[in-house]
Amino acid sequence: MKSSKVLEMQVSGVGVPAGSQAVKALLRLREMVLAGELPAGARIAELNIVERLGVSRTPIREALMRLEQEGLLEALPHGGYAVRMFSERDVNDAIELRGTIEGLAARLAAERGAAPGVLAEASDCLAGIDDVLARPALDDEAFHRYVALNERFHELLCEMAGSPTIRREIERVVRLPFASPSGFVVVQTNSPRARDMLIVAQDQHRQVLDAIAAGEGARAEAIMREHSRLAQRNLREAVQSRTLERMPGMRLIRHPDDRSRG
Amino acid sequence: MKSSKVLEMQVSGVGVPAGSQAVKALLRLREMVLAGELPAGARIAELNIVERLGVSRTPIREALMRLEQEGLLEALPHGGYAVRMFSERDVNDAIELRGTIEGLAARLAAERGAAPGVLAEASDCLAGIDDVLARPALDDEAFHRYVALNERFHELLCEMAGSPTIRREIERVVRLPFASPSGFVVVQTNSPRARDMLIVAQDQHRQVLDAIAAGEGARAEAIMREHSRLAQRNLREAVQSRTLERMPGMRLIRHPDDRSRG
DNA sequence: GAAATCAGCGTTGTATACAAAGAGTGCTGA
DNA sequence: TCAGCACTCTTTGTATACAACGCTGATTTC
Repeated sequence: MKSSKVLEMQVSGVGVPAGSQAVKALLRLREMVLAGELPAGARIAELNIVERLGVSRTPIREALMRLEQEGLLEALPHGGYAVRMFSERDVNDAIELRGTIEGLAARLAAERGAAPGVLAEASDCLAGIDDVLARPALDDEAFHRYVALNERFHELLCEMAGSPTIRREIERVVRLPFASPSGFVVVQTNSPRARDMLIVAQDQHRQVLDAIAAGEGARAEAIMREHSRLAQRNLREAVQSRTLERMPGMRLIRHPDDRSRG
Repeated sequence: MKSSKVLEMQVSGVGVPAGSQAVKALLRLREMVLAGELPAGARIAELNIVERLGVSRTPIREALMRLEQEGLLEALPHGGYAVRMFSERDVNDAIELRGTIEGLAARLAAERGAAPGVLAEASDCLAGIDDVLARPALDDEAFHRYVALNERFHELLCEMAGSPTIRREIERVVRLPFASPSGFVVVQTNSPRARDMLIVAQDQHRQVLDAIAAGEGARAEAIMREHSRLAQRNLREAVQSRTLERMPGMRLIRHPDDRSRG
């Protein structure tokens, strides 16, 4: 119980409302899992978490359940949860799934017509990304900005479909950090081809927006699918070069050579 | 607390293990929501459920959370849950989403190759459906059999993709009763065109299996998408003819003419 | 008369005590 | 020495008491 006060301070530190204990627990636990603080594949003891977070079991159990729904944890046969591990293929499939649903959203947006306001904001997003990419050097701040704009653009895309159901499901899929639209851009910050990849991605952004505006559903869908394959390529590269360790959540991906942690 | 014993008997009645209180509560609550026992759109009071189910608040809160994740309930801004209501468009989108993900599964199955055992079982399924459809009259028992075989076939389809991620997500989407593969076949039992619809559906089943076996990914995907549009057509018809009332969960669909229950 | 505030109540959120189930360990008997 | 059983300890599941918050309604003040 020694560190409970400290952790409380960390969580409710600045800015974030951090509402209930359950939300605190959810955020902190997710963070811990993604940071690899909890050994991947190992069972999670509730009392252990109680000690670490200084919150009682009730909200912790709630958080554990939510993380299981998110797919970060798996429920064990006789109660309890364990940190889930992902094969490269799992991650690949998750990205493929995201691309497919985003493709659906883009097609629906094109077929049904998107709200002008959302289209305009998406356009602004792309202009912002252009700004970032126009800089000669892509420092950390530029990447951070890129990630934010990129995620916003993808959000706007699924908003364009005007379907809460689809929006909801995309949000689910994206919650797995490596399936998120900018899951792997960070990896290759210092790679010489990094900027080129982003240029290609940005071109796809432009084309899909164009397709949606023109009502070209099939084209919009195809572009979003292909767009997600950029992430798949980055994934493969990242796994091979073992640059995963730096990213949040990447310790959950089992490297093919690893024999341990199975 | 007067009826707790009775309900306990009902739930753990025959056959079902019904494991924990939480599982009981989940099953009973889902049933209640789908049956329309809880007024659609209304807030759910935990203590009310405690009285009805004879289970304490803890497992009930757990069940409520799970149902919210399933999409049957919505979380209210200041705590608590309400029974969610669906527009015809919501349902339509949910079916479209299912078709899309099933299409993805079928494509992956075709591209990666499906396990022979699963293919064989799927084939058996189709033979079983043929048997059902060969009967001149489609009575209730035949429909029940059709539904079971149909659901099994769809399960096998997403198993063929060999991707736990995709399997998981399909199971999610399908949990909304009207988005399930056989969500609307029941509706039209007595319609003269009922059997014809099933014939068409069965042909699509055959073709998609053929496509998968032949490694024709694009074809398999297209068929599954079109397959889901049968359900969309049935949905439209059912909403128009107001035959929804009989099906579980259909009271959650807001009829366009209804001004109440908003 | 209207609006605002305060009090009471009902509801959800949290902590904790208790129950039950599993796993591990040590003891006993063959 | 090994197998089996029982016991204990750990861990999760459940119930319940308590706290905090929002809402409603009534009363008071302007």
